[in-house]
Amino acid sequence: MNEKEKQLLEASIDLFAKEGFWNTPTSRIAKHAGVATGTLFNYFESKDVLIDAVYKRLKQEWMDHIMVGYPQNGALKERVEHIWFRHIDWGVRFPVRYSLMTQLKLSNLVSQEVQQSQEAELAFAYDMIVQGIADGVLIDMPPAYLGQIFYAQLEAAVYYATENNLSDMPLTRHIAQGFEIFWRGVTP
Amino acid sequence: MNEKEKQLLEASIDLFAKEGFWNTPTSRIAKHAGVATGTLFNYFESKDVLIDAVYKRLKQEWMDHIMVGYPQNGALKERVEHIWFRHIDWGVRFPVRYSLMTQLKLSNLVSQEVQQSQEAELAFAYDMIVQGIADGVLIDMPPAYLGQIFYAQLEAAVYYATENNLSDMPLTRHIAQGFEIFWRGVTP
Amino acid sequence: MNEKEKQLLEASIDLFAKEGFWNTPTSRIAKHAGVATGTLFNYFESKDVLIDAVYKRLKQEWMDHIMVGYPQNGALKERVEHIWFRHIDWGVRFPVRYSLMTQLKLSNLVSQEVQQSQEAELAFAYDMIVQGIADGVLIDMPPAYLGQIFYAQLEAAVYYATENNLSDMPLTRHIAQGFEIFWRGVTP
Amino acid sequence: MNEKEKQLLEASIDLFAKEGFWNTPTSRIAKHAGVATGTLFNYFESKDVLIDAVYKRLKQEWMDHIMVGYPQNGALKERVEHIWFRHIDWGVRFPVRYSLMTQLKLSNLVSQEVQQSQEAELAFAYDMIVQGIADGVLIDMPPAYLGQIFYAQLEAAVYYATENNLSDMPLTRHIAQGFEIFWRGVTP
DNA sequence: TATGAATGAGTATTCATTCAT
DNA sequence: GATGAATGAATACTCATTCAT
Repeated sequence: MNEKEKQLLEASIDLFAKEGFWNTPTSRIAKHAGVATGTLFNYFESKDVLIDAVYKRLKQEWMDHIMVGYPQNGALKERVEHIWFRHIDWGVRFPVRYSLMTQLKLSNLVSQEVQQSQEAELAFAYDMIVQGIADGVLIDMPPAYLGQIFYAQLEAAVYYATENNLSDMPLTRHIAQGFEIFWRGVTP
Repeated sequence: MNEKEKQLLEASIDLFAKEGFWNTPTSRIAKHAGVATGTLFNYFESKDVLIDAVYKRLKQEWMDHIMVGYPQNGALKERVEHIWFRHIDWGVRFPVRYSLMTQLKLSNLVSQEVQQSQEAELAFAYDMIVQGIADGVLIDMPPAYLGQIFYAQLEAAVYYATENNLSDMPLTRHIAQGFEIFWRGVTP
Repeated sequence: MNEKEKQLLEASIDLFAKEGFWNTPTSRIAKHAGVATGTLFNYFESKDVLIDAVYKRLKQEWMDHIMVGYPQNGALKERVEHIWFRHIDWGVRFPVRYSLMTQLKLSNLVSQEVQQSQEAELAFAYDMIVQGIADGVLIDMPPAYLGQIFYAQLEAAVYYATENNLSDMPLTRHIAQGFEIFWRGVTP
Repeated sequence: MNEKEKQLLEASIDLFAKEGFWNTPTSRIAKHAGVATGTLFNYFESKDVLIDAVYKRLKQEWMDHIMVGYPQNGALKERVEHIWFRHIDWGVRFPVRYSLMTQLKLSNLVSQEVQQSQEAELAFAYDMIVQGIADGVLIDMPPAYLGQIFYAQLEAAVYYATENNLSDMPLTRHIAQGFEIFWRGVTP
């Protein structure tokens, strides 16, 4: 990726998070990135496309962070626990990016197209759940719903941790307890 | 409340949900409500104030709906189950209003002032959790976090139900199962 | 004149002076006068007409003040001196009204019609000058110009007195000196 | 100064003079200047700033015109006479600009800031008066008042000349006579 | 006559996007 | 590619005036 393109994305993340999407003119993004206003449109056809790109970048970073050390062949619980931990870790380390990603997901500013392509990358999670149910490790319920619950509890965990500025031991305990609650709920 | 005021709020809900806040000019709201552009500002000082009013109205409707038949003197589980049921019921019956309320809550378009005054009304829920923990009915954890988890799972439940157009029996089962998962997680 | 009409004029003077013509909505004038917005238009066809009326009222008050004790049969110098004194007296006593009248005169907000009708009342001054020149008491110059100079010096005198908050003795001396300068200039 | 900026100022002068400040929308100024509405705001942050700029430009032109051939080392009377002549010359040659500058000065539309910075440039005139009094050439009176009288008589002279469309000889005589009246009044 | 809610044309200002250099 | 001045449609809000009660 071109250096200027990266700068523009970084500037967008910075300003979107600070001021919101609608209070951040493209001209300010360009200036903050150290390029001319026109230059932005050499890299991103429109503001909408830029927003899509920001979303894709954040989602990618998140995915990459989650996948570090993923125990591909571990037991189901192990794998789920890994995602649980890495997700919260990312959310707590990069609260700005995390919050921006969350906003974007709910904002319908991201094009249908990009939204769906990102969801496709989560197919493996869906399969994992299906398998877990088949194996009797997870209770019998719609996999999509279970996924939803999983994600909802993760969000609650990150929100609480960020809001209360947890760190180190309290954070570790919080993560473990949150997972315990989740796991107890979805296993027979 | 004045008839025109109601029309304006209803038009706002309609259009905000359909098009988003930033794609809905006040002029279109007024026209949709069948009044002149200036009239809107006779009732709401500014667009921001209008948004606040929409939020308050939705929150009130939600609260009213939840409180119908609330078993003030029932056991903890009974009370929580009631809220669980009524919340999902509202979300499924009024998906537009539900989604709008959710968006608004996360959007920071609602003034600090209104946001807080609304949160105050939920104090009773917080007290309920604290009591539950003291009584040993709920596991020992930060009440705020438990509240967060509760709400997160409710959102997941509504989202799944709405997305999949559940009704009648499947819906009843879904609600019951969702509550079961939650309850198993947070009780010893 | 109706009581309400008077209140409206008074309110207009008050607010116009404080905020300017363009920053004073008719609705605020009405409220300040203690009547409904619509009532204003029962007395004054439009805002323009109201402004005309304000101007006429101020001009009338000014005229009345000047004419108190006017030495109809005195010598020219005596009569001019009288006007000199009474004008400054009015300007210093009612600075708000004075400043408003001055603004209005230069603003072209007053209709041509009213402007002219007011000037007509000053015909006597013009005649006085003509007579003075004919009698050789005043130097030979266009009477209109001489009138202009007279008024210009009066304005300078009021402006200086108001700006420097003169009172009593200093004011008396200032008035006398100003007149002296004027008189020395226009007499042979 | 940029070409477009000049056009915008010229258009503003034109329209402000013809229609007044409040009857001249920025959009009409832009169109009259042959640029897009947005362009105006590339050069002037707001309408207020534009008005300030118009005032500064007029004041500068006036100053420049007055200072042409100023007899820096001439006698007091000579210097005052020069200003007298050049001021009236400017007023008669550019009646639109003259009237606009006058309106602006009294309108409190010009920012405090600009108003004061312009007055500072007139300090030399004040010093001149003080010196004249000290030397016994001018009568002993408050210098500020004398300055006021000077300016007031100049305004009267320009007003009369413009109103009566004086030119050439009559104008020359008018200027000379006006100065004579002034000078006779303020010298011992 | 008095009222004040309703009206809607009018206005300053913003900002995504273009394009000549 | 890079630039940034120019563009003009879009938008929140105001306020003189009307008119049904």
